[in-house]
Amino acid sequence: MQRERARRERQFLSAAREILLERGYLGLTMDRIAERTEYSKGTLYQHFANKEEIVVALGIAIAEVQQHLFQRATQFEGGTRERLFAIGRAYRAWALGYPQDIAVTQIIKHRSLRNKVGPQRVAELDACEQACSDILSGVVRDGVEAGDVQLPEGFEPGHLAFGLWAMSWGSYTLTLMDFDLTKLEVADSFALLDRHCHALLDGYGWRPLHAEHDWDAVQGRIAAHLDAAVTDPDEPTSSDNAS
Amino acid sequence: MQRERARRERQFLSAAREILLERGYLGLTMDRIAERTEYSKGTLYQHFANKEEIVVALGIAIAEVQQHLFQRATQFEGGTRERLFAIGRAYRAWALGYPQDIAVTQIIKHRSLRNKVGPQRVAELDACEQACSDILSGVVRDGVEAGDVQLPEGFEPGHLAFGLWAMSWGSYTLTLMDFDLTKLEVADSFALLDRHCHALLDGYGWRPLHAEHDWDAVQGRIAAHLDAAVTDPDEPTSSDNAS
DNA sequence: TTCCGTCTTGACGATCCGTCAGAAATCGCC
DNA sequence: GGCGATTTCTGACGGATCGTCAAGACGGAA
Repeated sequence: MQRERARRERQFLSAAREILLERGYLGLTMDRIAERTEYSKGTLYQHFANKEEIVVALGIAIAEVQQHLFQRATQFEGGTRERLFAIGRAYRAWALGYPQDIAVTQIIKHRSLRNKVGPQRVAELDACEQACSDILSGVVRDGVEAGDVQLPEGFEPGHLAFGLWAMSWGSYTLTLMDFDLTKLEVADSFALLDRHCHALLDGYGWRPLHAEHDWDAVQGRIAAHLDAAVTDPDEPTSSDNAS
Repeated sequence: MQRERARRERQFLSAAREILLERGYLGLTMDRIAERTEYSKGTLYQHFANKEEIVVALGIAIAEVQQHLFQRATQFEGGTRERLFAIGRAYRAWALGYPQDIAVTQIIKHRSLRNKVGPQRVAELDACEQACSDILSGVVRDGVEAGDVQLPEGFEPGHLAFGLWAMSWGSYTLTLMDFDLTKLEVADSFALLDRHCHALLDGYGWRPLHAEHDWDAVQGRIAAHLDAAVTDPDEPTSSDNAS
C-alpha cells in the first residue's frame, strides 16, 4: 500500500533525525535506525539505498520547510527592500529554530555525498533549493522593476540573490564551526549578518537605504507576519477551540 | 629520532593528499595511506590517532599556506581598501590554485569531526585561522585609523572582517556544491564575489568607493605583487644541508 | 654473542554497510 | 476454510574499514 509506505518513510526519517540529534552524524547508522523503528534493515534499504540517501531525504524535508518560510515571507506587504528583509528574517528564524538542520544542510552541500545518491532524489533537493533562490531572485526582479534598485551592467537579479545567500550561508556555517567563540558571538552573529546585508544592499543603492528607514519597526511587523504563518495554519488536531 | 619523525609525518600527509585527490574523501583510508608510504598501519597510528586527525593535519597545512598568502597580500603598498582588495585576490588565488583544498576545509569546518581530534591539533588549526582573521581585522583597523572608513556604532574591525570572510567562504562552498551550474557560473562566481565585496565596502562607505577608483589597474599591480611571492621563495631544496 | 629496550608489523576483533536466500504475511482462487 | 502464488520482511552474512596489540625485528651496550 502506497499510504503505508509513505508513513514508514516518515518514521524512518523521524528516527534518523532523533539519532542525529543524540549522537551526531558519525553516530547515525543504518542498524540504529532499523532498531529504533522496529523494522529490519532490509526494509529500511527498500526505502533508502544507502545512508547518504537518508541524509539527503532529511535535507529535502528541511529545504521544504525553508521554502515554505520563504514563500510566506515574500508575501509580506511592503516595499521591495522590506520584502527582501523579510526573507532574511525568515532565514534567520529557520537557523534559530532548527540549528541542527544547519549541520545537516552543511553535510548535504558536500559534493562527495551526492555521488552516492539516486538522481531523482538529488533533483528533488535541487528543485527545492532552486525554488528558494527563485523566490529571492523574484524579489530582486521586483525591486528592479519598481525602480528601487538599479543593477550594474550585465547584472542579473540572481547575481544579487547569490550574494545575499552566500553571505548568510557563510555566516551560519562559520558561526556554527567555532566552538568557544560561538557562545560569545552567536547572538551577535545574527545581528551582524543583518547589518551586513543592509550594507550590501546599500552598496548597490537599493532604496530606501539603511539610514533612510526605520527598519526596527519593519522588523516588528515582519515578525508578526511570520508568526501568523507559524501558528495559524498548522493545527488540524486541536479539539478545544474558542469561537 | 625527531628529524626522522617529522619527515615521515610529511610523507603521510603527502600520501593522504594524493589519495584525496584521486579517490575523494570516502576513498581515503588508513590502509591505503600506509600502503602508499610503505609503512605499516601501526606506524601510521603512532602519528595520527585516527583518520580525522589526518584530515585536520592537512587542514593545518592548508591554513598555513593561506596565512602565508594573506601575509604577503597585506604587505601590498597602497591604500587600505586596496590592501583589503589584495587579500581578497589572495583568497581567490588560493581557491583557484587549490580547489581540492576547499573541500578539505569544508570538511574540517564541520563540528562532528572536531570531537575525535586531539585538542592540541585543534588548537593549532584554530591558531592559523585566528592569524588569518587577525590579518584581515588589522587592515580594517588600519582603514579606520586612516579615516578611510567609519564603522557604525559598536562595530569592531573584526565584525567587518567577518562579513567579508563569510561572503567569500559562502560563495566558494555554494559554487563548489553545484554540479551543473558550476560549469556555467564558476568563471562568474569569482567576479561576482569581487563585485559583492566592493558593494559591501561601499555600503560601509570605505573610500575610495568602487566607482571612484580604477580597480582593474590595482588588480594588475596586486597580481604582480602576489606572483612575485609565489614564484620567488617557493623552492626550498629537498637535499639536506649542514647547519 | 647475548641481553634489553625501542620501534615496527600485520593479524585480529569490532563495527558498519549493503545483500540476499529464505521466512512470513498477504492475496487470489476454489 | 484450504492452499498455492505473490509480495513483503528479515536477520545472518560477506566485505570493507577502523583501531589495537602481542609478537617479532632491530640496534646498541655489556
